[in-house]
Amino acid sequence: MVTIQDVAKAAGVSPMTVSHVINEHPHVKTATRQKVLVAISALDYRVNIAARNLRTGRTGTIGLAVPELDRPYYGHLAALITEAAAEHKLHVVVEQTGATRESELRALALSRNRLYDGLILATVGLGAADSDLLRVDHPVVILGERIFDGPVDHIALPNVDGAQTAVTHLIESGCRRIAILDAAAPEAPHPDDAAPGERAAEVNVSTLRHTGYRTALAAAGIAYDPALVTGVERFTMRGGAEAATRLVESGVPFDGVFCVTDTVAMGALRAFATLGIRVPADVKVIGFDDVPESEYLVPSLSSIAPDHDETARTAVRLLVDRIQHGATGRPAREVVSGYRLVARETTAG
Amino acid sequence: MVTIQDVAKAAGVSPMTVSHVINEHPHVKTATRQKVLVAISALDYRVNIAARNLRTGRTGTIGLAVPELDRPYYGHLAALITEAAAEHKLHVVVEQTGATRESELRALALSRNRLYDGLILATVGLGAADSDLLRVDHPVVILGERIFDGPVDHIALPNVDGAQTAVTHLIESGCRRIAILDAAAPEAPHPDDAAPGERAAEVNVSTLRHTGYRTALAAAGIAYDPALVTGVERFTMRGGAEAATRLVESGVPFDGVFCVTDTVAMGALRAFATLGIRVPADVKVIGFDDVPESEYLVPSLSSIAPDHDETARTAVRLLVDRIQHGATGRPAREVVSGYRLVARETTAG
DNA sequence: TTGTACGCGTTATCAT
DNA sequence: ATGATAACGCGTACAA
Repeated sequence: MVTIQDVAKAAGVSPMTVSHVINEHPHVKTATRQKVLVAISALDYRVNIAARNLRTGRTGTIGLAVPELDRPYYGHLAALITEAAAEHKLHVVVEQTGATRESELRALALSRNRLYDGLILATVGLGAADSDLLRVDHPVVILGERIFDGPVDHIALPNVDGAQTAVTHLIESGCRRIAILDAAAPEAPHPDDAAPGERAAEVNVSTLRHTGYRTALAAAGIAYDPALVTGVERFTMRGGAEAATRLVESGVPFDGVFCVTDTVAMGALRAFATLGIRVPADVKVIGFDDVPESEYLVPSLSSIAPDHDETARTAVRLLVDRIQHGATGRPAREVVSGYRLVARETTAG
Repeated sequence: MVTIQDVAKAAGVSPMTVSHVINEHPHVKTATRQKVLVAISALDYRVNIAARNLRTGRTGTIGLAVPELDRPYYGHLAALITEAAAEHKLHVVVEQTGATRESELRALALSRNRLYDGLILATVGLGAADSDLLRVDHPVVILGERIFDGPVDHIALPNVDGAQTAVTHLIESGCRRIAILDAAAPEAPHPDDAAPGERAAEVNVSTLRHTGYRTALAAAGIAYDPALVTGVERFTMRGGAEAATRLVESGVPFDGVFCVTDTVAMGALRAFATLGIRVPADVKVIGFDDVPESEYLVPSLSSIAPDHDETARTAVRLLVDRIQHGATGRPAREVVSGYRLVARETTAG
């Protein structure tokens, strides 16, 4: 391996001068710089990043940990964050955690994080109960559901409001018996029914969106019917298709479905097509996330579109701030990203 | 920052002993190990990965560079490679290159690569003309189109054969006027029309699949009609929708479409739906890649399914081999992954 | 079984 | 404008 010393020797200068050239420090005579550059390319020298990182304590790289890379939502997010980070001259590398609480905590605690100036953790498994575990001493921004009063910076999706808007849209489109496809067990309690202590442990994407669902029904004077709640094993297309099939086979009449994510909705749409249920004629469907695919489905999928672009930019901005001003100085901030309803064919009149 | 020395002091041992404990070396008395472990957790010590990497010259991590993370194909690939690498106890981090030849070369040459024991580069922009640039001294495996006699290990997709199989399937399904949606300019020449020298520079996913298309037509005695060739600006859903729309508006009659990727096909399906063209009744459609979404579309998309799982495993295996036995020792190997035709609703009788 | 000494390749500090 | 020296934190060889 060719080192900076080899280059220095070849160019007849000191390693320090080579370093100056590499890092584009101003005070190097042009002639010297040339000599060094020639030596560098002659020897095909590459800086050793590990050594540089060790010395500087910085890497210029931030990590993005997502539960699963093969879900459109996270792929889209990764692309946007990569762009946003580039504006701060930061590299992004993405890791897959695996969608369990344990694996997310592992990602958080991993010593690998030393290789990143900061970490953006997209989480599905973590809840308010994990607050203590989130107390880490390096810059971290959590992206996901709402963890109130968490110890780290946090960007929440507009889960409750968004879900409420989605379901209200179904109601305004004429639906009265609205099913919901969301996380299977444990049965999500309505906040009003649970003690504060219990509730805390239950806060996740699914329960929050479930809350929005109930709120919308209540506001419209529609009774909540547990028979319309169908559990989805995993938030995948397959999970959505299976849940939708179970819903239909249960025989419970329904004229609208709110799906906890667009990916689940894609599965549900497929199942309805297979079962001969027409969308939107027989049943209207709406999802959440507005992944790029939704616009191109047939029928195109109505959805709640969080402002992904703003979310990505904010996440990077918060992280950069922590990187520059210390991970533990200021109190944690929480931001809820904006959203809008995107009405498409699956909820058309 | 708490170092290994701090731990040693706290535990009343030498840094060496702490190191042994961390790396689970056998010859440490249980009592000593306990003391050390207590000190580690008391001080919340984490090893400094940068220092370890510098010292060992290994990172236990491989990089995966993909053109765009928000395309289902690459998300899926990333997930599979992450799994395959885990079996070799290797971590995977994913980077987005940006889908241009320059950015892919940059990813290849990047000094960041020193942080990886090896790199898997999924490429779309590189061609045989870049052979020289691919001569790098660290372990690399290229994933993508076929670059004959390249200097690095290389896993090719079954582009020509797969495309031929797809188009033959359309023909057997009754299609006679089969359009193709593939890369826009430059006009892809049929191999027979081009001098060998020219051809070399033109080898990419699109031209290879185009070749398979022409081969299938020729085998069936169907004349090649340039009017049926429609250029796609980018291999995205939008690109597919726009190209399909142009095709329809051109007025050229057609009864089948071969799309260069499933993502392009998704866009085309959407455009046909908007234009009132029924699939498969009026037009049959087939894609390439068999992304997870294809199975769930309405109508579900027929496709050529490369053996993604095997591809991922092979890529990792080749890379691990290079890591263990040197990047430049043996000659480069080329593997073409297997595939199968998946006939679904878009080509149903 | 544990400790000492040193090197990995780079950059910061300070001096020249 | 350039260079000498000393870290950065860890792991390995070897000694004790």
